[in-house]
Amino acid sequence: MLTLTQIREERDQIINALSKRGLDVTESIDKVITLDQERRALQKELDDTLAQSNTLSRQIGELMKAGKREEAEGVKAETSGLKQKSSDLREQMQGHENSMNEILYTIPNTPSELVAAGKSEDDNEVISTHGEQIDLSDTCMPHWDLAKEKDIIDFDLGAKVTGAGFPFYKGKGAKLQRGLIRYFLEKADEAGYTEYIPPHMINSDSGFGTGQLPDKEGQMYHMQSDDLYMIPTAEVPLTNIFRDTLLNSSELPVKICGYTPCFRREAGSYGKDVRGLNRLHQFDKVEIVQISDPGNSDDALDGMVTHVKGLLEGLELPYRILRLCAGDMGFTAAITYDFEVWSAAQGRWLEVSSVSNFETFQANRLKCRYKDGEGKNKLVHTLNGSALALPRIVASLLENHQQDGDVIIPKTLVPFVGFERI
RNA sequence: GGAGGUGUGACAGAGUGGUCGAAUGUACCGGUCUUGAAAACCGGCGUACCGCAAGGUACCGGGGGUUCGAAUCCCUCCGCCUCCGCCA
Repeated sequence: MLTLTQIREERDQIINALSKRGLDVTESIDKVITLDQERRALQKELDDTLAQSNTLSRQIGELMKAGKREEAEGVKAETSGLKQKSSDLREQMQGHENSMNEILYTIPNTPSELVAAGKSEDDNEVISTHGEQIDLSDTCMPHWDLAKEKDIIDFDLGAKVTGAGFPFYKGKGAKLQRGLIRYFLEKADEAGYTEYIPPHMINSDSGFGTGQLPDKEGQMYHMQSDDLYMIPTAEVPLTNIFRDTLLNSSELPVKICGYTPCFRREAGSYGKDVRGLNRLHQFDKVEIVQISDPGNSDDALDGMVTHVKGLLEGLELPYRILRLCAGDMGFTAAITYDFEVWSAAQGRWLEVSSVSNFETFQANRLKCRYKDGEGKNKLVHTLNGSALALPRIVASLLENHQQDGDVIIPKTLVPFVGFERI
């Protein structure tokens, strides 16, 4: 969330920046500013009250030591009013803080300068397009048909055992998954990302830290009896490693990665969007995460974009890069680049990666800071990106690399999967 | 899951209900000394909030309570350790 310092010092810029998301936060921001002012006044009063009672307590201690019991009792009487007063003030202050936070949780991150104003995906900017996007819808099979024919993914079996959106991968299908994961992890390793295998469930503090809670509670699977959530992305456990930490500037940038299955309820989705591998409740993904010095986070973001490009080029898939408009970005992002691959049979683009800089928005919630050159503690910038999400990659591989009824595995991938065609 | 123990600053480790934000040691930073380094010595060395500042307030795993006053007593939750049970 935005810091109070930002809100106090950059009121107009914030209101202006958020208007790009199509939001008018003037009222919220001003309410926060008022509450903050009142809170500070309350705190001053509370601190003074506590200071008084501390002084009196010290006096009582001295009097007791000196054996002047009766005088001590007299002073004790003076403190009774202070006690009530300070607990009242504390309560009021707490009330102000709660109201302030409630508002702050509803204010998304401010889009960075590069980000265009806009309301929906129609306003996203296409930055670049790579490879040939050929519409093969007449000549090649959609991935769900091909997967069935080749017997490598079983959607019906998944529906029987678990439910829709939980497919089984079998034989070469399973090997393809495993190979892709390895390919992505090895590439991340080469790029200097340290691999983690994180827990697949997280507690609510972690959900809050990266911004899934309270905003997107309904999107996560919740284990009620233990109050744990299935991770919707490895971003959550990986970034929360740095919750409540103070890093040395020499430790930055932190570059880590991890493969995990991801679980999403996707409530409300239907139709062609959920056909085949297009949208699943459980899918595999390799995620890359960076914790960066604020001065270097633009470069870090570029580095991540370049990394993802390399992955897609290795797979010989047609893709394009979008810079999301303000209104289409996630709640916590300041800037986001989406990668989409071409689905030749469906004749449409499928999102396979989202690379974002959150600047200090997550760091503020996470309380992740670093010591700068002058020894001051400042919030870090956090970034993450998919590198990559598997299902739509598989869909695109199956559709784009069809040849004489078979699927040709791209050269780069062959050593990882162990075969050349399906 | 049951029984017992334990949780203090970057780390190690004291701490009697009253001047403890916390001894001491190590690490770290600055200085003196040295041709340089080491050693030795001197000084500094937590975080957050309020305040122009002086200074004030809060924080000793989390939350709550007792008390004029809690790191210290009580309750509760969490983590860790030991033993038992169960188990891939």
